[in-house]
Amino acid sequence: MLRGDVGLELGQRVAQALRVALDVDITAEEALIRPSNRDGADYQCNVAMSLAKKVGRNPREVATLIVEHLDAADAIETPEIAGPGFINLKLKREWLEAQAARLLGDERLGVPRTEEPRRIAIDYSSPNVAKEMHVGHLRSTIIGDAFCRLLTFAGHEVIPHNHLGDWGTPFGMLIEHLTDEGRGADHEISDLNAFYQQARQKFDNEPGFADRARRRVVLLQGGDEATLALWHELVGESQRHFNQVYELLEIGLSADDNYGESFYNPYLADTITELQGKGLIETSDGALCVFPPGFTNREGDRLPLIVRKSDGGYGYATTDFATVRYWVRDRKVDELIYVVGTPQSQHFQMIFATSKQAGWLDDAHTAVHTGFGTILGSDGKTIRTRAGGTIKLIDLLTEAVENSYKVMPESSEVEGEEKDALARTIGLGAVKYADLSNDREKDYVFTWEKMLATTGDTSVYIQYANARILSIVRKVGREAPQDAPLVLQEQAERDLALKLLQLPTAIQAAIDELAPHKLTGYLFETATAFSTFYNNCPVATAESQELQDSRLHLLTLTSRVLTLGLSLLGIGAPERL
RNA sequence: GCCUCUGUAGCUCAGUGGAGAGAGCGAGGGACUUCUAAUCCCGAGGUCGCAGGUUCGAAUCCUGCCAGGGGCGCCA
Repeated sequence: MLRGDVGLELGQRVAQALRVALDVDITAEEALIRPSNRDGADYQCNVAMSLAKKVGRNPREVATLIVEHLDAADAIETPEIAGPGFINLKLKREWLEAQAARLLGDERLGVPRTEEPRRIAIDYSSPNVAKEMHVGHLRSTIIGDAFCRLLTFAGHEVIPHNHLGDWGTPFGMLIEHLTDEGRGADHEISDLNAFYQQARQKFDNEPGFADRARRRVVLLQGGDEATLALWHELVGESQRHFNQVYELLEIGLSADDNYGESFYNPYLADTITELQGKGLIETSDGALCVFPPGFTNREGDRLPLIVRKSDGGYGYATTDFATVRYWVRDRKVDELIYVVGTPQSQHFQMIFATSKQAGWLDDAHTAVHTGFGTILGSDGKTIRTRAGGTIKLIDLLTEAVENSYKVMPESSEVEGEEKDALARTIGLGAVKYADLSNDREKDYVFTWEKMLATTGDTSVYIQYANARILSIVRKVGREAPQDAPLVLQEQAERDLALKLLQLPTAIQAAIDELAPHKLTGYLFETATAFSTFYNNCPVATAESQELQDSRLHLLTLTSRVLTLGLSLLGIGAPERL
């Protein structure tokens, strides 16, 4: 028996039936097994209709042949053919019981490790030095973190890294401002946004400052020691701020994972030389450009990426090329994942297209831009720094924690110091869940209400289900013997067991599509199935020891599924609420 | 102008070419002496932006249109 999902198993059985009956070769996925919520069906098979034309038979005939040749009497009741050729599949109770029981002894709850482990670099979070992280940074940070956890669990080697905005023209301005304020004036950059705005103000208004700032950039890029020392002050102060956010969010990024723009600076000239050597660079209006194939502008002109500006400076495209080159060539990664907003979509397509021409990317070395939608203000427009609508990330997180104190009910079992840790787990979980449960690629409207929600389709609902499970187990005061059989008598028990067996599919979908919301949806459904079970199937007062054992097993499995699922999203699952 | 994404219940969103389109929130009705009510149960609520097309079958694929967001040469 394979590890993995029930649906996949059924697909293999159907594929085998087709091989025997019609000499047709299809994969388990192509058998089109789908979960069904119709009465009397757990799954449905839709392959008969799609296959009918290819084999020159009518769909019901194909369905009949499949059913006749299906070797699955151990697993399913006699299949029923319905409508144009749907095959309804209902799992046998005994088989379902056996499948679910197998999970008890399986650390990975049926989730297989990948057969093709890859070395994957993930670029996420990417805040800017000397700017406070705002709510817009939330998505990259927690989506990237979820990818790291999911891919690591799947068995890949994951290298997280943080592409800090820590270099370039703004730093001349910032360093010059720091000089004016006097070195060691740390308190001035403790409020990073204010410091940035002051510098900007001077740049725009104070005579001579802009020129000094430009000269300072040259000094910085030239490696002037005094300038670098000031730059390090800015980076250090910013790092303390980033760390504060990452620690609160339990994000596994530290200064060791910084591969910011400054890191790639020494590679830029070389990168351009290599592009030139491959004949990919043209001079246009005094700037060095590459023209990736297939990208045109208005009037059909080719679309450029500027790798060296007419003033000799480098742009971010150059850094992005150096990044691809570094990770693929020096760090030998198989795959690069960029967790950067969708507005950068075309930019990355162009970077990747040229990287293929340059030979940095190929079939064995891939790069993917996993874009995410913009967080919008209530006016439906991007939250922008200068619109005054920006919400500091640390404020959001602080408010989320405070909010969870407020909504803790009197029935909570938790008091004292444990309550503080709990408030963090709940509040920050709610923020992460609110974001991760949206389709990654779509924009969404930010509201405090939704971010802090603790009822309905939220992480708290799932955490609460888990806490209730563990509360029952504590109340019963014993564990079921490992070999005690599962008995799926009630509908609620059956539904719950079936859900538990679908964890591998949910995780696989989340990984294949790099779509964490596939997993949040599954976890919510599982928690819902548990809630129904909770209302219908008493455990502490179960009629017999045998029934209690079986239900204890179901509880344990459910708790393990919920805890694992949440952990892969970076959300905690407290033992009591 | 070109490219790109989006349009599904009052609101926020799921939805893998498959059978009366699903959740949550909100509004309505009901269930606490509890295995923790941060919960559950019941009902209401839809021309899936519009019009064609492909298909046995379309919210899903294709074309056009409408509306909105984003991107489009020296910021990153």
